[in-house]
Amino acid sequence: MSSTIKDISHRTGLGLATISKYLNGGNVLDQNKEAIEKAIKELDFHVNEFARGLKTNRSKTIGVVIPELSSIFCTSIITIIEDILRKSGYAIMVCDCRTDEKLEVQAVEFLINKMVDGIINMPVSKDGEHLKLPLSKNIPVVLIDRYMKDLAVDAVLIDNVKASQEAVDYLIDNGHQKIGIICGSQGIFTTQQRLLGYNQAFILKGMSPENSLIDYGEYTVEGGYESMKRLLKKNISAVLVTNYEMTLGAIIAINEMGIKIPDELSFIGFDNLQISQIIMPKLAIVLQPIEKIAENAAQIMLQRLSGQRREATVVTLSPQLVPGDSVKKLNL
Amino acid sequence: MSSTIKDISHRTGLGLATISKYLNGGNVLDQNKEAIEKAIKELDFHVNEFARGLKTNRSKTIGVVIPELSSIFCTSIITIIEDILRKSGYAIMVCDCRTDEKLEVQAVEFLINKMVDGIINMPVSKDGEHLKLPLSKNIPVVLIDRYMKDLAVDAVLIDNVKASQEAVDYLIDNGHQKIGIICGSQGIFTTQQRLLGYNQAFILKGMSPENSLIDYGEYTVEGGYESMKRLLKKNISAVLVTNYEMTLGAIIAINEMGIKIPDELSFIGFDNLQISQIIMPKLAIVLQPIEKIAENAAQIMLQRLSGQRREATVVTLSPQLVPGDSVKKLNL
DNA sequence: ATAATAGCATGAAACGTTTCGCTCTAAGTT
DNA sequence: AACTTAGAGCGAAACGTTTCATGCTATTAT
Repeated sequence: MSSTIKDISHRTGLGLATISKYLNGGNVLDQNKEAIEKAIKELDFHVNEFARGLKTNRSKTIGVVIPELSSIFCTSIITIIEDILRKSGYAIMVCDCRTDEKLEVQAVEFLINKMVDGIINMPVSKDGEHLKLPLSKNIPVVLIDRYMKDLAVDAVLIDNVKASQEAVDYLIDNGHQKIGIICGSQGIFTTQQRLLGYNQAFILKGMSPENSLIDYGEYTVEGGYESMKRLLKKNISAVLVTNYEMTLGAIIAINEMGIKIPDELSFIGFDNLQISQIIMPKLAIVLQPIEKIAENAAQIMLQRLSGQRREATVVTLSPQLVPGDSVKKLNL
Repeated sequence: MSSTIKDISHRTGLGLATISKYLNGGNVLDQNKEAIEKAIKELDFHVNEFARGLKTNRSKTIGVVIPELSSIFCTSIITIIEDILRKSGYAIMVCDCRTDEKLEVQAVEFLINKMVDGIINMPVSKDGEHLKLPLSKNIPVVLIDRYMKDLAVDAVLIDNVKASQEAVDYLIDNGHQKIGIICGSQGIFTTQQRLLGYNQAFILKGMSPENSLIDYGEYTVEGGYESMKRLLKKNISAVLVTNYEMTLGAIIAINEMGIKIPDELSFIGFDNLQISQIIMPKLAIVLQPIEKIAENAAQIMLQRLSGQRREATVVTLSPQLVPGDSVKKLNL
């Protein structure tokens, strides 16, 4: 059917090994190089990746396991990762595990059966049990966004403590004291970090955070919606929402209740600049450096695959607070 | 390193062919079946997909080529497709071509080099030139959302004419006459269809559409933003925006200009229910049947791959108009 | 002039499956 | 009792690469 290296060999009169050397960038005489290139064009030859993989044990494919494909934070990162990896000849296989630990295990197994060379993972699992398998097979793993401290694995994180601390600082500086926070599920790494920043901001200003103003929910629109409704019963003048989907949910709740931002409630959201423009008034937003996260993850993976890296690296990036018109300056 | 079919053969005393038959669901005596299963567990055997692919010429992988991974319409569809295909052992490789025809060609070539068994594509190209290659190699192609009439290819579409026609009908029934429409780029299939529905609605009511109220832009936030700004200079009482990203952009423009929906402008958006809730007032939305689109595409692909289908099928699904509070009833 | 070396080219073996054609056994048919 | 058939197992060849060990030629060093 389709032509093989043997056909090229016959047509050019060169040996199999020479063709292979050419294909893999080895040294071949200029005149032979031309002959090979000519034959490849004429025969419309393409390397059979099955045969190559069988010998080399490399698929040039990276598995990506994320909690939700419907999360803009995830897809934005994936787009950039794909871009970078494709330039080096790698394809990506994306598996969405629906924020379910069991599906996450399955996704990793599935990808390994599909012979991926590496795995980039924004983990759902807290213990990283699902990563034992790839690690035991020496398949490189790069974590994004969440870190497992027991595992010697590369990771790209944002400074979540700083992220929320700066946001709360900003609110306090504008005269707010009763500041609510909407967190993700307890036990998740980012939740803990972002809450830590919240507490720290108060403490460093000599104030003390109120536990009753801390609300937990799932990192979903519904989670944010319900948390916001609960918090609105408390006496708060401002709220920090620590995830993009939750920000959407919180806004829905606020709109439903007919509450005016920033006059009745000051608001700081998370993760997506677009939404901060579409909502009137423009929302203040904690912005994660999505491009950098993706670039780092992709580069680290490429380095691992080429055997350049030895020790596990953890890169921590800084978020940025983008002010908007959603925070009211209170008279002190 | 990892164990092979030969190891299983040695340990069980059975022949290679028998193990292979077992792995592929053939008939094997119960007692041998047990022996094989035991050996597989003990040796932690996994089929080497390179070797299998080399013989069978199947990767159990489907390529998905879409214009934008950042488009919710695309990712929603992909999530569901992935779900369905994974259950049949297929992985998907997603390539985002950034709404660029050249990148689309490259993506298709790339995926074919990666030995995908089939391609699901939401095309950017108008002529379908990029699909010649897979079709010449008998690699099945399923189109989503846009159709190329010269190509005998399966496709899953929504009735775009009906989509916009119903929306315009609704506006007219509420007393609107000066109705603007924000379309995608000219020459794109969906653009033409949605515009056709717009025109048809007027004509069927014995009115005539005004060309000056028709605006074209790219299917992006910026495109919607700019189109909206242009249209706001015209004397319109209502607007229909024909894509989700453009809906976002249009809303940004409207918010910036301080225009009140629905008092100063009635609005119907497209594609995403969530956004219709988050924006006050709740937007009326033309909703595409995303689940059905994805399910149909995945099923058709599976049928093709199992050789069940012969003739190209085109499935057309119906959209749904979800009313909100963004359309004002004018006194007639 | 001889030896050493560098630069390319080469054939064969190996990677781990699937599948073809065949054999053997046991059950069913006349 | 003789013959057919169905069910199950088997070995070997084949899929299309890469790579190892080796060979050949021409250049450089002595």
